[in-house]
Amino acid sequence: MTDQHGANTVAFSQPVVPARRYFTIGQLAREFGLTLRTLRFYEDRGLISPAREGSTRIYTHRDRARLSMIVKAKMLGFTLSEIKETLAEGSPAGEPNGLGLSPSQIADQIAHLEKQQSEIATALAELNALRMKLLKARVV
Amino acid sequence: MTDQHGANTVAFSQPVVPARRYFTIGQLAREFGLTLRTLRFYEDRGLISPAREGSTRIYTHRDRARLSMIVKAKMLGFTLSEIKETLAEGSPAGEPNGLGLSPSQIADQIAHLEKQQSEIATALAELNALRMKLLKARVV
DNA sequence: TTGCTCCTCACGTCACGTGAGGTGGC
DNA sequence: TTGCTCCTCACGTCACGTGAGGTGGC
Repeated sequence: MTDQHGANTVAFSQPVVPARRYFTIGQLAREFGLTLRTLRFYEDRGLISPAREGSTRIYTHRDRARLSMIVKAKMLGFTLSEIKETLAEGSPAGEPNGLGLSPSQIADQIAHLEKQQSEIATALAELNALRMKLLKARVV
Repeated sequence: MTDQHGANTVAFSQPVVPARRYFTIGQLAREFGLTLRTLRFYEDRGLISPAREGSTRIYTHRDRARLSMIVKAKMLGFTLSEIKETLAEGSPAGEPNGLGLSPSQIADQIAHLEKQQSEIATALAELNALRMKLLKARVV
């Protein structure tokens, strides 16, 4: 993960370029653990709109920040259309508040996930009971 | 849930027909809380193959039993293709053992559901934290 | 004639996966 | 020439939802 070249040899050699002005699709895909197809799909769905250099996509730091919020919202279980709406309304100037989620959206999502959670818990209980039964049958 | 007609008036009137020899797609759909589309879809996927009377589907008690197993397996989180394979191998003569699940299938499914469970738990924890933050911000 | 149940296409949804076929620069 | 990254279609997957248009019997 560290620079393959000597770290201190060329300090201050390129102060013109802060860190990295733009990102390619491959760079962002690697960073966020997504596929190129996923990045292109999000663009098709209107979630990100990177600039173009010819036909090649060019992502800015703003695009990267947007993508970061998309990934976080996905981990919270929101759908892409919900995320799109949330990004459209909230964070007009980039709120420091994680995402631009409203209290009702959060409450709805909690209820939704809790329902899933209980369904999974029921299934797990039955599967464990079934496993026990098979183990006993095997022994006897 | 009880018979709308007098229960004792016509006892033994039709001993030839046990209860109901066949079922229509609508009857099974209502009984299992599925749509007609779902029943037809399962047939298209090769999970059930009801007989036909003209173009109308006719389900036997065996079809109904199969459907019951499909519904149970779905509740346990198995996919339709997994269910299809399980039904193809196991229960050749209708085992009393719930479904024809092998110990490894059960173990895999438990692992799968536990992974989902932990992802949901993580998401719920973050959402609750976020909700708390918003509530405090509202008060202050 | 209206109402109910049943039928067959067949496109839409969700979030991508997976080739196919082609380009540009080291 | 090979290898890597990037691109645009476009069909496939999963489990159905949702009309459209038509039939049969009370």
